[in-house]
Amino acid sequence: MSTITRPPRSRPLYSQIRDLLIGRMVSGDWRPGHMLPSEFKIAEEYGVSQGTVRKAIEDMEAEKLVVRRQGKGTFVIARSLPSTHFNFFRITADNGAKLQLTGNRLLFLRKDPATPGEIKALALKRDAEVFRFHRVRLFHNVPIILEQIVLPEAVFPNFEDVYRTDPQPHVYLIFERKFGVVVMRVEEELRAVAATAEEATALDLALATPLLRLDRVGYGIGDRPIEMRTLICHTVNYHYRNSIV
Amino acid sequence: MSTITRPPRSRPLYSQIRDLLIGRMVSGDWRPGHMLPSEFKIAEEYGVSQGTVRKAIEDMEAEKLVVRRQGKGTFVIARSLPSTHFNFFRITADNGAKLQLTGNRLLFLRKDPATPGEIKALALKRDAEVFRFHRVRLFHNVPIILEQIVLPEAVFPNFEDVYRTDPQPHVYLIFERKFGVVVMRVEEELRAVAATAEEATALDLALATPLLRLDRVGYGIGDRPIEMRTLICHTVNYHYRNSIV
DNA sequence: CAGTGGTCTAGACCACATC
DNA sequence: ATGTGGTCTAGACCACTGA
Repeated sequence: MSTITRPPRSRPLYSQIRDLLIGRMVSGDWRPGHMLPSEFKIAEEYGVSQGTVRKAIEDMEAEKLVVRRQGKGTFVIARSLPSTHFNFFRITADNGAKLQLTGNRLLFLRKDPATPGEIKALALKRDAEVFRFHRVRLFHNVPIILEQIVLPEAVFPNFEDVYRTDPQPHVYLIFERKFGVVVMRVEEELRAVAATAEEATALDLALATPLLRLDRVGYGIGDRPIEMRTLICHTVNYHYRNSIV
Repeated sequence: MSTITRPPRSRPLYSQIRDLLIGRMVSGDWRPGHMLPSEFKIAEEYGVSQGTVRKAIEDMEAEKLVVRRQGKGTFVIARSLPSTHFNFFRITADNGAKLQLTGNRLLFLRKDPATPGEIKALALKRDAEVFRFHRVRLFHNVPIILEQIVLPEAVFPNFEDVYRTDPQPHVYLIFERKFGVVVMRVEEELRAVAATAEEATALDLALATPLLRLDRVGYGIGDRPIEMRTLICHTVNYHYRNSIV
């Protein structure tokens, strides 16, 4: 009755369908924003019932791999769109005012050999190279965040030229538009630190000012590590907000 | 065909069933850990099909209001059990070692009038009272966290006696076991601050040491605010970890 | 063994978006 | 009018749990 390989007892059908659909997203067959075939089309294609496909897609929706819209269709996630754009950005003003990025100073951008820590965290080859750049982010004309980003050349070939051509302040937009890479999940570590000389200079503060240090690793579809970044934040009028369910 | 009020066009049946089931949890009819009737029983009771009840319960499972176990049944969430116990506790050792709470010094515990800020954040009446207590938490015999907790008397009547009788270090266990209150969600704000005299003394540190300050408001079922707490953390060998999807 | 949730199917009809 | 996802039903069978 089904064209899916179904040995006597195997994983649920809907789970196998899910994996097949994800495969077509990972392979680049379906890029961010692409509309999937209808439930009935997919059901016919794989020889299962529409309800089974629905269950597979519901799971993918719960994983935020797709979004469904009644009357329109099911679409591969594009996370850098307005609605989800600030999902990964947790710095907010204490007074609740809308954050306005008024400046974005690039301190440097170069290609470097990866450090041992980067090779480990990003699962790189021993002689891998990375793009490394530091930026100072100003909100309402005040420098608030020193941002240090590390990107594997293997994932973002030619990133330096792409960035210098169009220095988009939101790099996740560049990831999606220029490289078809979607950040699905980030792991972060937060600490309070005393400002070093370099940090104090970049943020125009006194040495040893308490700063919030945020170390992030970002992962793409299939849990592939994609990015490391460190944020050094001045949290006198701003804070990091988090919601745990 | 259905005993649910169903005007020409209303909210989906499964959503109404969901609300009715939640109502029985909020009212205390079904307490944490209680086993729900089977899908067929509920379906019969409300005059809908089993698939509709399944959809309602699947939604509640996604909201983490219940857990389902094949062959056993569906149970009202008890979040303070080992599996979910550390869901709301995000402080971890840098070296990944298992955290060992080796001390828990109660600095004070008293009943107080609520401050205006507390009245607002906890949605209290103007003359409401709160229990207020400070504790120092030691990991591996080193004071790491100064914890300041505020609980509304209206939600936790007689909390002081309960706590002094059995000073459980994990207050969320007390919430569930003694008051039938479950923390469903917390909202947190994180900042880097310089140690005040009081904080430096409590944590045995130099004045102005950079510390991680965490302000939390906890919410129960139905988004009722339940708890405010502030953590002042020494993050030299520890950090706050977060995962964003 | 009986009772629970988990999978899968088939089909009817509704609501929304677009042309 | 057509095509999409959303709701609801009915029924068969599987897998796990515990007495």
